[in-house]
Amino acid sequence: MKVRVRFAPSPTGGLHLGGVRTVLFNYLFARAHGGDFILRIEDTDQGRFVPGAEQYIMDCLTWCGLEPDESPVKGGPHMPYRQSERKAMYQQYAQQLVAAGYAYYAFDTPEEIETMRTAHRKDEHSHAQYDGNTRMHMKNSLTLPEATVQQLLADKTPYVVRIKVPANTTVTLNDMIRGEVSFDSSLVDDKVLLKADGMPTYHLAVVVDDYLMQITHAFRGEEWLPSAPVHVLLWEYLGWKDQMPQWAHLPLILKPDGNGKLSKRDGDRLGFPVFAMNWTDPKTNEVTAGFREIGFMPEAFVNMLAMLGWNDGTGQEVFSLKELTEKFAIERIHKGGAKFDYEKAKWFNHQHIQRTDDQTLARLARPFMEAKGITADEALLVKVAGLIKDRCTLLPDFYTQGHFFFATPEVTEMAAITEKWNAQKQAFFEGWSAALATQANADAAALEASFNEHVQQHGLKKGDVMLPLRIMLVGGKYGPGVFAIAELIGITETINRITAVLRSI
RNA sequence: GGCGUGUUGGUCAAUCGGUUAAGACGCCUCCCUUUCACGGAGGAAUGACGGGUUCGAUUCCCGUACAUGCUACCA
Repeated sequence: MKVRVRFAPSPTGGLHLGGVRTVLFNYLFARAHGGDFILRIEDTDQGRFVPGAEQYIMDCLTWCGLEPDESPVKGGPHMPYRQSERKAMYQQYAQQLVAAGYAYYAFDTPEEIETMRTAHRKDEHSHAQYDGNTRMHMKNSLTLPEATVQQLLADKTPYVVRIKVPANTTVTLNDMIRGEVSFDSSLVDDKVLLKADGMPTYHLAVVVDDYLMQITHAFRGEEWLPSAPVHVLLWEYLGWKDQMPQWAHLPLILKPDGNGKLSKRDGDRLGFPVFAMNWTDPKTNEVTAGFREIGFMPEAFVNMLAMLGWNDGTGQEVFSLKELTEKFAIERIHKGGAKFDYEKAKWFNHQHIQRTDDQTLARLARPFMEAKGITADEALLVKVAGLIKDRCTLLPDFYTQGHFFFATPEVTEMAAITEKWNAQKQAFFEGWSAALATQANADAAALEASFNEHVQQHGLKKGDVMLPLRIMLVGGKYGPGVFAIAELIGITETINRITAVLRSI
């Protein structure tokens, strides 16, 4: 049977790190087994629907290089891929469950349910939930006479359909990551399957769609494990038990300090992105930072996520997406959650930058240069990228480490020159820059030779004037070799920068 | 509270009963570098606790502790 997996996000906002990792594991598993990766939009909660979120999610997948084989826009053999457009199917199966006695209508108002809960919470050992212990005291088709139920239905009284979870049985599932996990059904509540607005809840929708779309392996976050018995029961009640996908509940990505799931708030608080790409809340216009915009390469981002909960056992940490698809093995996924480490994340990006050719780097860096007002010549940008890549961790570093190749820098460390300035140095720079004007050979070695010669003529030591020269050309105490810089900006610009600084001393 | 899941250095982690318990990030020291980095060489730092099983437990089992997830007509 062909492997089919799916990522099923709800379009409610930014795409979280953990979500991307779930996508990644789905994708890798599909590729490793020659299977299909499906994107399904779980937009069953009309109250939480956010316009633009669906497109945003797809853009994130595109950026990461994790394109689905079937999706709402791409289509596929199981259209539609948006649950809101599949409403009728869920209703049909909900009716089937009711008819078979596996589910029932419930007419309780939210207030009535709340009353039941508060009443039961007082009792130490109560479950305080709508379940086998309480359902017979509520307003539903199990407790009401058939005629009353029919009347209520005919009167269009709002109702939900709930699963009737059996008492005293053990529901077991075999998780690919955790092995056998079992639950006492008496402790599982009668989850709502169909809401009053006619939409299914996740519980019904995930089972129906996984069945209809012939999903063979279902990856999701560990937070879903407690509701897994409901899903297993549904597969059984719908008569599809032998086609139930294999479950894999992924460990959580935790916040760096303390414990708990990593949230958008943690990113804001600690100063790093949590979403794959910038997300703008359409209501408030508030922008939440994304890894793309802060300057991560997609491959580094994906690599970093893969290593959060998985490794190949060899100690190798840097992988291309292609290598990951070749080496990924679900057996090596961890059970425990991993704390997110932003420093390590940046290290991954640095590693990928070093492994990327200069042309590609120039292409990646360009938007960040342009955002700072620098329109760089392509050939020069490629050379600069190669020259400074080892001191770049994030893509914007190509600007901070290389802007002076493209525009005369502001001298921010003038003090480093003036502190030890004297007439001798003044004479040296005046003399050397004048000599440069007639120098034909502009390569770094020739420039340095000329420099050395003049240093001697003026009775100086090279070390006396190297730093001043750097400040003149770069503006600060950083950057690659000074003569390499002089070569790339050219003799004329070198002279100009020296002259400008001499004038301001 | 109940139920589920988890627990090797500060963090990511290897180990599939026998090791001086890898490696990486970060941190510290030194080297290289007439700047800043890269790079190189070192260093500090780990099996939550208590019982078993075993000739031998980080590894298997059971408790305890701690952490975390869930307990919505949200996913």
